[in-house]
Amino acid sequence: MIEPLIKRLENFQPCTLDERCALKEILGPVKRLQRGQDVFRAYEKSTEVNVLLEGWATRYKMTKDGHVQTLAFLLPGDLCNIHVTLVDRMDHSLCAITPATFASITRENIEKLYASQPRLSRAFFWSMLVDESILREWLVNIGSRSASKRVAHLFCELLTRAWAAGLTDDHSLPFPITQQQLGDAMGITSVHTSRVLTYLRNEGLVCFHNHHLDILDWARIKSFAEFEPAYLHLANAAPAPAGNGSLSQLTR
Amino acid sequence: MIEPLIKRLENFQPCTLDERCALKEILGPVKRLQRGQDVFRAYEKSTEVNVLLEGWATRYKMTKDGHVQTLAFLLPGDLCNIHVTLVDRMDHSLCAITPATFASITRENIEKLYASQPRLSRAFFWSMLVDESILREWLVNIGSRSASKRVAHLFCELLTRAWAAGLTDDHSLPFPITQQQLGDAMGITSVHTSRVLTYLRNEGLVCFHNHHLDILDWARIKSFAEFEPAYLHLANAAPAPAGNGSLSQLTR
DNA sequence: CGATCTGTTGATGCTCATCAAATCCAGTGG
DNA sequence: CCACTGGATTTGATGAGCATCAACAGATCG
Repeated sequence: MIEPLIKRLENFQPCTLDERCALKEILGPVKRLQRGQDVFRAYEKSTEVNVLLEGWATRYKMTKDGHVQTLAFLLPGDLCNIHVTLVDRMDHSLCAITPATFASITRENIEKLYASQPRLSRAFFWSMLVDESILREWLVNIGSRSASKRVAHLFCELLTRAWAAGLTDDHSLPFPITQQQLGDAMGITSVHTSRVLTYLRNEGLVCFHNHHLDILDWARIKSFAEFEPAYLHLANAAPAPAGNGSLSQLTR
Repeated sequence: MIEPLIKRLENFQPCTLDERCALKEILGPVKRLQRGQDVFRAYEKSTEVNVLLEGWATRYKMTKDGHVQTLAFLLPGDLCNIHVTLVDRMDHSLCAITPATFASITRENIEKLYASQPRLSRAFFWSMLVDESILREWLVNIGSRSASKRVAHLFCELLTRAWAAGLTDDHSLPFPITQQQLGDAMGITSVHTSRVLTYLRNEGLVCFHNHHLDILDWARIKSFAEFEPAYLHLANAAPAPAGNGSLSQLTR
């Protein structure tokens, strides 16, 4: 049941059997959330660490005028808020965008883990660094690329991460994100998102069918979006998707 | 000489005498850089941790077409790259934008510190979390605010941080950032940056004189920019600037 | 089977980019 | 001290990209 987390951490280093047990022990009860429910909200006291096990989630902030800015999309295995041990209040919110399950780890158990499992601590720390690195790339994306390139770049990132998370092994991935949510993440309106997607479809780069996104031309969308996956720090990742992709195309 | 770093860490928790000594011991030789020189570059092997002691620096990424996206402005006391211990290559660059001095800490010494000084480790960890939090707010800024509000928001952030870093105790701060660099950070051109600054001046919100930025109306620029300093996590910070500001205005 | 959420398309206007030229300013050297 | 130089800033004119408003078409679901 904690496989997604282990799979995630193993992008940094392999987990020993002992470490798997340690993780299993500290993992608290599993929460099930509906689509649209918040896991935690900005300004709330932070309590425990959450781990996304199934489904998708978004990290977001809301401005006073009600505008939502999405800060990250979370896939199974992602840690939602390792911050908890050091910061007393959340500065952002987290929302399930599909039916999702989360495991929680209490502060005490996290502290125990830090004390007794140095290798796992490093893996958690690494996960935080990757989150930060992704944030930096999103800033580049929104700050300096056109809307269509932004969206294409996000698609490249999501495919690469979905693949690392074991959600897919080809160029298709489940895609539960609405155009409104996509716009909130890319800093554009849902209307313009629709036009951008039409453009990407007409260009033969992607297509959509029953809530899946298909990347039709991996090489071309990568170069169109200037996607360089180094920032995902997935060095220890496994073989490439089948089809027209290759390992070097995906991870270099 | 390491006072800026201590001042920075004390925004999280006070440093004991023992901890000050520990810091002093591990701090390596001081580097002096000219304006425009890089401290480290993207794709380079990461070697040691750098701490900015004097001057200003920018964290940035460059896209293939040569466009620069600034990811952060660093003030004295800021840690440049705590990442180093876990990531083998940098995914971004760091550049001095004034003559600046940096101290370096070797990987081994950082590891030693983590092992022997749990409280300092937490402070370093906290510093990383704040960097990440600032990145999130920048994403909101660029993704969902107009150019003039973006710039105003940045000014609010810089004043608050400059004050926490002990660079000023009123509503003025040294301002070595060119309009080009400001534009690179805000995702706008230098031409438009110039127009935005003219607007903010005409509105009576700010003024510039001999490389200093004066915030003329703190309450109004704060509300104009929707600035909410909670994300800087400066809870343990000291009294407010003099003039028309008050603690609650600055830190709430 | 209406109700509601999501996606598509068109018309119009604002924000900001782009190109270009002029001005200002700090430094440098005669 | 003044002329020169290269960077930084300002201003104007024009156009591209995206927002906004509005209407409609499909989905999805109780």
